[in-house]
Amino acid sequence: MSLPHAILTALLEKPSSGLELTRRFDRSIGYFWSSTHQQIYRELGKLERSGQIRALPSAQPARGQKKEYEVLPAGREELAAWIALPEDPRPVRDPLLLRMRAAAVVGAEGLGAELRRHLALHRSQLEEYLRIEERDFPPERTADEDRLRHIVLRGGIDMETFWIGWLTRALADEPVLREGPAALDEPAPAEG
Amino acid sequence: MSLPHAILTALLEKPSSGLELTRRFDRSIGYFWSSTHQQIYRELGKLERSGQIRALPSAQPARGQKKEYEVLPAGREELAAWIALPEDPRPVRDPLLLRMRAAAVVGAEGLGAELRRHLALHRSQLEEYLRIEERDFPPERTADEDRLRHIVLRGGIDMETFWIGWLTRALADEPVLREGPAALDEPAPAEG
DNA sequence: GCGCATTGTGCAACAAGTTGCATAATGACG
DNA sequence: CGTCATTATGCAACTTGTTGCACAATGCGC
Repeated sequence: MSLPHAILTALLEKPSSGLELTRRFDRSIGYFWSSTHQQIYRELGKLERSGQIRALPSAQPARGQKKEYEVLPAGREELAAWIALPEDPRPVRDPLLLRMRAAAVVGAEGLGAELRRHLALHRSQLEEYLRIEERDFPPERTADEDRLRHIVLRGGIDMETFWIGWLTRALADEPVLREGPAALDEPAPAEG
Repeated sequence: MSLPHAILTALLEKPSSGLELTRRFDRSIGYFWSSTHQQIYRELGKLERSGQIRALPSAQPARGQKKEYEVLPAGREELAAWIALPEDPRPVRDPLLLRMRAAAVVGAEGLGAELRRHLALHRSQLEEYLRIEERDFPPERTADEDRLRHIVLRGGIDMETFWIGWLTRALADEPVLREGPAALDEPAPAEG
């Protein structure tokens, strides 16, 4: 699985404590492999026990005390090997597409509002990616790692662009999705 | 979660046994919510116990004996309610993007071959979707459910198109990904 | 020095998904 | 009739991911 490799990557970029990792998983790395602090702590324990990372000597092992980790050679080798490993794209599991499919049999009541909500979310995520691109990848610099990281970011950009395009098209093409904006609390027209 | 709703949708489209569902989850529904027979049998049990589906009377409850299920009113209501429920897009967890990010720190050895392999897989999936589109959605017919199902299929088409575009661009733009095709068994140049 | 928010680590229980295997009926082959 | 492939259902154990909470240190206001 990928979580240990996500952690190794993050630690190679910069040795960190569990909480620092958690925060970085809420931005950067986490855009492509999200995780909670729970999983991260658990996985850090496993990686330490298997000799792929170690706590920096400076850090005491007391509870509530910061503990920084760094990657050991074994961890780096594991990560490098994993990169070349054949692994098929995971089968899609998307609740929104599924809901639309369900709407085809039981009616699309309320689905249009959800689509518009998702559209807004994807637009704002796209904006964030574009801000990051502007900040971190100005046209000139082209070190190898920078280019690879830029391509990853473009993956995010392209993905959001795909969703925005699909949602927009769906809303434009499909009359049954064009209901009012979720009509909170409004009493049912006939039985009030 | 979505598996029970995926099953309800499938059963509304057509009452089925566990194995039939499993097979349909390998095509159609499964393109957007994949699942194994294990999960499906387990979930069928739960749905039956909670009164959302029932076994058709004709089917005996013996092991190794086919058992067909149909959706009860409670199940249909549950499904209709779920459609309107606000649920954010799930955070992305994509191993390929992660691997590319890892490659930025430990080297892209073997990654190019993986990208090309994925590119081929996405191309073939796209072809399949286009075949289905041609077969099931000729330009004329426009019943409501048909249009919704068509939009879902277009979701798949657009998603594959996004991947193909991103992979193609990555391979074109990034020299370090342009290695030979995986160079199996070839001894290391300097230390043979 | 005491209360309190913040930072930080972690356990426990649960939910969802995967893997491997067991078991039963059924029909075809010889 | 016996064996064997196929269809079909299902248990058990495991891995991965989530949720809720407990507990320890640290620094700040008073």
